[in-house]
Amino acid sequence: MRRMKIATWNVNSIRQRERHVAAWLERRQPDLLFLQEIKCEAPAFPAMTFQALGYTAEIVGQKSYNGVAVLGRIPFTVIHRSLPGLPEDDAQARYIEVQADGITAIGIYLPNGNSRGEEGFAYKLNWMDRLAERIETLLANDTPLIVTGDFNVAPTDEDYAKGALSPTDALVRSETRARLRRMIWAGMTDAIRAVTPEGPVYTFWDYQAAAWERNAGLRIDHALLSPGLAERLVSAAPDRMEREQQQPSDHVPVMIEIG
DNA sequence: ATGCCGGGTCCTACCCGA
Repeated sequence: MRRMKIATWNVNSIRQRERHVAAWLERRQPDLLFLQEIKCEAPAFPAMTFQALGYTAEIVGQKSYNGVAVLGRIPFTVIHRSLPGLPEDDAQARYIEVQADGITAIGIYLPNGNSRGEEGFAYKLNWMDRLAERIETLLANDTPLIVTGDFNVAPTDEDYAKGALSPTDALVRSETRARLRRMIWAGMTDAIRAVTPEGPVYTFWDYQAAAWERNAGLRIDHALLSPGLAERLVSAAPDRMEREQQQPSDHVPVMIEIG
C-alpha cells in the first residue's frame, strides 16, 4: 500500500456543484473522493467532466434525494452498492463500498433522522446498527478499512456550535451517539479527532441564519480508520475555504492522508 | 416557537435537509 489521499464531500446536488468539485480535484488531487447528496440518477451525473481530469466515477444514484458516488484516479473495484443487512426493497442510495490498493473504502450518507418523526429516527438507528455490523465483520477479517462520509452525527457537545442544534436533534441524541461509539469501540479511530483532539473542527454550516458568518457549524462529516490505517494517519481536516466559494455546498470537503 | 436558505420536483407550492 502506498500513500493515499481519501476525501469525502456532501455536495448538495452534483449538478449544482460540478465546477466546485472539478476545481477542488485539480487543486487537491485526492486518490479517492466520496460524494454524498448527488441528488440525481447515474445518467445525469457529470462523469465526463471528472473523466477529463483523470477520475473514474461509480454512481449509486436516486432521483431527487440522497445519492452517493466515488471518483477515483487509482483503480478500484465496487464491492457493495447498498449497506449489507438492510431490507432488499430499501431504495435509498446511501452506501458504496470499494476496494482500492488493498484497502476497503466505504462512503456513506447516513440518514438524518429528523424527518418522519420517530419512524424516521428508528430508520437512522437501524441503519447505524447495520453499519456497525458491517464494520465489525470487516475488522474481524483484518481488512484495512476507512469509512467516510456524511454521518449526520455530532459525536460530542464540542462538535456543534452553541445553539446550532436542539439537544433533542437526531444528530446529537444519546441513541445516535451510542451507535457511533459502538463503531469506535469496535476499533475504529475518528481521524479528525486523532489529529485535532480538542476544539471546534466544523464541516457543515447551515445556509440559514448567517451560520457561516457566525461560525455556527457542526462536525458531522467523518472518517473512521481501522487500527492499521490509523497508525499511518498523516492528516485529516476539513477544507474550510470551500465554504467561501460562490454558491457553495453547506458541507465542505474533508481530506484524509494515509502515509 | 418559527423562519431564515437552497436543493429537489408532480412547475410551483411543497418536501427535505441538519
